[in-house]
Amino acid sequence: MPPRRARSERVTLLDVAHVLGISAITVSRALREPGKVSEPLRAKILCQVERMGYVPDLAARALASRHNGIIGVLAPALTNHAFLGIMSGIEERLRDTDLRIQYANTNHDPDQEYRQVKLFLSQHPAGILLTGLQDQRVSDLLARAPCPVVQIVDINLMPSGIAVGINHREAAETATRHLLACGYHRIGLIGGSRDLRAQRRHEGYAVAMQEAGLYDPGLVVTEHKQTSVQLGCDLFKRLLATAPDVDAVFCQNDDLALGALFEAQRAGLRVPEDFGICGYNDLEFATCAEPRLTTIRVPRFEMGYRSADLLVRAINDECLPRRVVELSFSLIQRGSTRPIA
Amino acid sequence: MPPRRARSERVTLLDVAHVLGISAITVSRALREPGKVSEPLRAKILCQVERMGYVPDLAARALASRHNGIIGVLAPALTNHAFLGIMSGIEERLRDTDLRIQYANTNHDPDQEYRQVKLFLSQHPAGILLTGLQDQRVSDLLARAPCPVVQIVDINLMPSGIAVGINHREAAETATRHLLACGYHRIGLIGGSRDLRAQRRHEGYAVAMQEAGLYDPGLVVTEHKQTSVQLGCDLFKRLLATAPDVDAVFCQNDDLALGALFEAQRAGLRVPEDFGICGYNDLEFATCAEPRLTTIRVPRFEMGYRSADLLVRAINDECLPRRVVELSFSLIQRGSTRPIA
DNA sequence: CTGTTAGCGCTTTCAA
DNA sequence: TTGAAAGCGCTAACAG
Repeated sequence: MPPRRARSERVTLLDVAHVLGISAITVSRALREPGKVSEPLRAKILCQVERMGYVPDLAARALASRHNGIIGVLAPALTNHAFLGIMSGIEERLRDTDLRIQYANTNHDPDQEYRQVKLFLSQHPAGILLTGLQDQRVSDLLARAPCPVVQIVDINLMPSGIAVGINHREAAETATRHLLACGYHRIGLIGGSRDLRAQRRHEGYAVAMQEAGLYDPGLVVTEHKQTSVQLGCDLFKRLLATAPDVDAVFCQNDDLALGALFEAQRAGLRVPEDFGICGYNDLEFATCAEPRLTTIRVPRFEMGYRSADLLVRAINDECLPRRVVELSFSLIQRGSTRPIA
Repeated sequence: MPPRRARSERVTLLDVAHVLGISAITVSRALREPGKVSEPLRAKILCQVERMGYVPDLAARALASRHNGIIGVLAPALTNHAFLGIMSGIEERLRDTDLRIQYANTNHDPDQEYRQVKLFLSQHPAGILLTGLQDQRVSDLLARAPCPVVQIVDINLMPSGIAVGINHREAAETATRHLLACGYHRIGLIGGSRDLRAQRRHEGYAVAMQEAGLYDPGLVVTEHKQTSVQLGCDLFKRLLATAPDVDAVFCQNDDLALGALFEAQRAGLRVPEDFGICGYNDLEFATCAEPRLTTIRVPRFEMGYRSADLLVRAINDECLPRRVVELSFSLIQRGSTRPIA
């Protein structure tokens, strides 16, 4: 690493201690273990700390105590709308703890995932929370991690460590069966990234269609890209070109569904009369689109909250009642699919 | 901080050095300053490092060298779509450097902003990048920060340090003038949070309307909330109730505009014939909505890239040609406003 | 090019 | 309840 600018004078624990004529460790204890310092002394210390603007040095603390009190959260795409709810849940659970959160982005890239996990680990984190694990090297790294690790995963992956899971395959089956029940027959699938959760959704769709004897690979259009409304438009146009008789579509994410909706409108298709659309995730806008989107709701806030909760318990060395918690999804019927006859 | 689980045996620099019968500092140098170690020795070291699975301890490094090589990025809302482009720009610029990125969320809350900045600072970051600074205490803290700090701000705030800025007021004026030029007269404003950038946009709208002699406070509907499509629906309904003769709306963000569009469709208004909508930010979906959204494009990728670039230069102690870089916006005319006669 | 020494600021352990 | 000593793992500064 190249040289960086010098640090300005930092107020240390020792500085505070000297002024008060006591030892550094007592100041340290006053800050971290209030019970172990007499009340009057503690008040004086706190007051002086405030006056001198002392801020603990986390690097030193981490080096000496083996953890820095930070939870590292790793996500494939921080700006994915679906991550918002998870993030809120995590932050809610950690609000009144002494743990702080830091995020890192993997951009769905296994190499970046590996690098970021190493980066977190090399800072002595209190714990690590990750969504969308992809890389085997990372699993190996985490298996030997010196801190607790919690994953948010697809339940079918049989997570080995502590995890909060969703059954994406079953959810996709439910969505597809719903479209069938609405009377649609030529039901397409459009999807983005081929990550594990997306693959499960694809499987669920295929199972339901095969059961109905209606599966046709020509109805599946995917592209390995971050999902977006724009991608939804593109994939929908391709689907329409490939299979002009398609009469409904299951979209692997609500933003794809919104794109499909716009494109259907441009193509002059009436939704839901001529054409049914079912999304996934129940993102914020699903409830106010015109028509409103039928979709699968995944309890994202709860996923975040529960996973953070498991992590906090593991950090505090509590024994966990269950190491894998499965949460359930639900189908939300709205205006983008026909009422069931 | 409560006790946390013990760390498993960590491989240290000294372990590697012992095995090779050399000193720790040489291993350290081989890793950080390749030029200062002979090639054959360096190869041996790197090989051994790999074999033993040595991972540098960032806490120790930070403590000894005064920075940990991490850029802390602070945002008011990581999951805001508008932040995506900025994030991409930052990551692109930092891709081939030895600097890594970590994000934190302030949730538009000055207290959280203050806490997070302190948290970053207490880890000896190489630099700090922040968007949407709100709190005076934070400014004070950063003025004395031991590392470079770059802000992404509104240009009218006359940023004192290093900054990349946008003139939000002028952008909003441009948007409003465009609606006027399209022949709309009763132009409303809907807006979310009252943060500084939002305030500038409000001002720009007011200036343009006053110039035209058409300003009416009854046409302004805002609510201090994170913007969303849903909020766009709500605010639009309120606007329509307050001022039934409104014939266009300038929305402070594209998600609000999308909500307004949906609600206008539900109200049976034809866009753009009966009603004009102009958004802000040119978010991903603006280009594919039906009709496509007229909006203000802000060079978010470039904002991220340039700000990260300034930061890297400052970290390397280069003198900067300009400490404040102003980037320009542009009006993107699409289908949600009438063609200019 | 390589090594020695001396901390960085904090907390652990043990003692008073 | 308070303190002294030792060191966490690494790198800056200076020698050789």
